[in-house]
Amino acid sequence: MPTQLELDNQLCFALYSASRAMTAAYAPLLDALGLTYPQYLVMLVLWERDGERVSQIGKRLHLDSATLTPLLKRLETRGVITRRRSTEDERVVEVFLTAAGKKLEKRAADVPACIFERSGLTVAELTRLRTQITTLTARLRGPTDS
Amino acid sequence: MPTQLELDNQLCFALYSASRAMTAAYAPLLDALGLTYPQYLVMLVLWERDGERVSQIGKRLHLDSATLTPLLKRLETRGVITRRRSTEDERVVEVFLTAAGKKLEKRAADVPACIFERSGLTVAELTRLRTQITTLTARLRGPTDS
DNA sequence: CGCAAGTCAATCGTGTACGATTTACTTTAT
DNA sequence: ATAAAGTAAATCGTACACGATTGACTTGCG
Repeated sequence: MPTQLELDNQLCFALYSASRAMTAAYAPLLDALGLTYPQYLVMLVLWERDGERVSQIGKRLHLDSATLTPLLKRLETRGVITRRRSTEDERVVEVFLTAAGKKLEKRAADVPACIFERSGLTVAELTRLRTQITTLTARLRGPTDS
Repeated sequence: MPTQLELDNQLCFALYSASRAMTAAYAPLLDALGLTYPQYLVMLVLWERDGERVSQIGKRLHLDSATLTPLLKRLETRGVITRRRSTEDERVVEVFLTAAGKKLEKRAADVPACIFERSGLTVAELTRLRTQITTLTARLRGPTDS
């Protein structure tokens, strides 16, 4: 059992570094689309299903309204989404893609492949690594988490 | 080659989620030590080698002074480090552990093992996963990076 | 020697993250 | 029917990240 406090032995540091390196790799590509990395993640959710509630987007990305509300306001200012309070339940805010937001999906289509090239992984390796990381994430969050 | 824009197929999202889940898992343990997660990483660097310059800490963690300067000031306020301008080179600021900062190392010793338990990984699996993630990180940063 | 180029930390501005609280609305249980 | 409990988003405060600039100091080159 590894109990050492050495930086390079720590899985947590490897993940932290990898996540920031990934964000940095995406940054120039997303910049061309006028998106930050977390904004891109929100767009991914909306491209899968338009009109999602703030809370649903939050569940998908594990982010709360304190993060999402200002982020969504910036996306609205950019003109790629609109926010509308539901008439059935006035507590809920639904988020919709604009025409510009829908158009952006095509331009974003080759972004992941571009990063994949740089990763030097085979498809099988990538899939395996992604699965392992996802399993780890679930374990870290604990059994109480959905 | 995976070109889909689906959230769950994206390695980037898996890494982003895992990194945040890891930070969340550490948070309660580090809170008992009065540290945030990035502050803990800085302490790891200093526990390995005391008196490191700001730029060296930055190289180790891939963080720049815009992030480190305020973080180090907070650690100084907490009383676990001191910052001293080098007399040989007045541009350089060296960071030293206080007695309290050195004492903290013992209390931090069992933190990684605590997380390791929760990960459900064997030591071999953890090592392999960490290596794969580190390799990926290096590739993402590109060949120009040290 | 003397100044241009380089280096190092600090600062500024913007954009996440997240715990905690607030406000508005809805549902539930009397 | 209504007060209590619950839920959804917004807000507030603190702490990263990072691009870009600034200011102080050092080095190197003519």
